[in-house]
Amino acid sequence: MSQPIIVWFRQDLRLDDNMAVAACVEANAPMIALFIDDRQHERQAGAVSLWWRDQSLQALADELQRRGSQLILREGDAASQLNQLIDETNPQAVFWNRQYYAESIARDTAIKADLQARQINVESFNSTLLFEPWQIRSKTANTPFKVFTPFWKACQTHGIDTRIWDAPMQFLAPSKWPQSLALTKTNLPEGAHALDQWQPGEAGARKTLHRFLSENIHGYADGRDFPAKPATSRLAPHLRWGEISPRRLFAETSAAPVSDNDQRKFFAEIGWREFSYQTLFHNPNLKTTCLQPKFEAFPWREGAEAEDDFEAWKNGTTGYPIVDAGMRELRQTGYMHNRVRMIAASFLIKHLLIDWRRGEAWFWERLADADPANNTASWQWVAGCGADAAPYFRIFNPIIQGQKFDPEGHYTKRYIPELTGLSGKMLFSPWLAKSDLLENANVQLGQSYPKPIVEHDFARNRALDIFKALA
DNA sequence: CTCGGTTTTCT
DNA sequence: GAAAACCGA
Repeated sequence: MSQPIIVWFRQDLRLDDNMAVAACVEANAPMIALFIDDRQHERQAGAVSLWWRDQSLQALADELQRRGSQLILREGDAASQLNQLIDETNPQAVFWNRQYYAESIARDTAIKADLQARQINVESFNSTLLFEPWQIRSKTANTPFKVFTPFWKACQTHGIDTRIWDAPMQFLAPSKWPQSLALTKTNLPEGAHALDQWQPGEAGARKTLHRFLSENIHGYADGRDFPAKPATSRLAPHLRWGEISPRRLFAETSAAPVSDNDQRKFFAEIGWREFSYQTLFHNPNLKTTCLQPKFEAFPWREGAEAEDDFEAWKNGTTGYPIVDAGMRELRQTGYMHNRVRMIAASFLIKHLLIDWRRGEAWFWERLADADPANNTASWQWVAGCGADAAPYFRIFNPIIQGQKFDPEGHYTKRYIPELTGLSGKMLFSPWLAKSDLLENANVQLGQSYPKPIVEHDFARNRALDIFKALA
């Protein structure tokens, strides 16, 4: 029997359309599937994302077992763990799929050099993105794009590969299996009690895609903005851990009976993911440093009052129902509807003038789909300091946004049941409602539901002044 | 004058 | 994206 190949899984927790796995199968070698919980060289995933990862690893382990194989789990510094496994199994090669943030790149580069020096064949692949982050460049300046639309156009001109590689139903096993740690289960953080709606893992990801393509994608272009509608793909957490490939999303969506408009909009969202990854790749400090340097001088609010506001934001007690509904959805479900993410993020940054990095950190902790590229790039986008960012005068009005995108109030009331009795536009500005209306609705402002922590008009003008002074 | 919708302006 | 400015009925 030939020597085994170690396939090192990281954020590609799937078998189908996994290029590292494909290379191992093509080499006709026994596969040793390895996952290392390396907490030193990657941004440690947040609490909810870790819960997801553990479920996903379990699903991967089960699937491997069904196919005559196993998942080997190790913990600690990746280089030393890999070396140890190499000593134990004498592999002919080590394969993995590339990651794109600085810590991982540095780690992987060092490992690659070390193994090559020891005559061990090492290969890395792209199984995460449609294009490598260095691949798409502007024709004229030969630089990475800083604006989404021309970037995405260039991607499409380049041509998107939609060939899918399907994994075999049986894998070759090594003559002797190395030891593996037991899979652990991360406990959910407090309040996150409604995550049973999800099915982490490759099978769950495929189910989610198929449900989306057979039902919810119809009307996606407009429907995706309405949080009460089941009109979004809900694929983000599956993509985060690589349970499904973007190539597959493209291939299957192209083959589905979907209107051009809906398809274009959905593909553009995948495009934003590509854009975020290339932005992160070219700006390794994206999490800590504003892409536009002048924002580093921003006078973010600090001190006791700002801390109270930050707590109210996290708890969903700002007194703005659409913001609070989103923040409560996040805490309870590990998810927040995209439109509401923008409203809630804008509120923290522009109404409360609290540093976007603190919002980014909270989303990172609580989102099941918290992604090192998407989360960071999107927060910079809302703050106005990112790539192709929202202009500073684009300040969401949380009252109008609620009225416009949750007109029936179904979404808002799902997470703020204490406002169930309010109907119509008043739901989004209960402090403006007549007292008998509030009484009938059984709402005691300041008790059953908070008064707004900041007045919209005041906050808007304050933000405009500061952002203008910065520019 | 006033109500509604549309256009412009805001880096 | 929102508010102010504008405009026709």
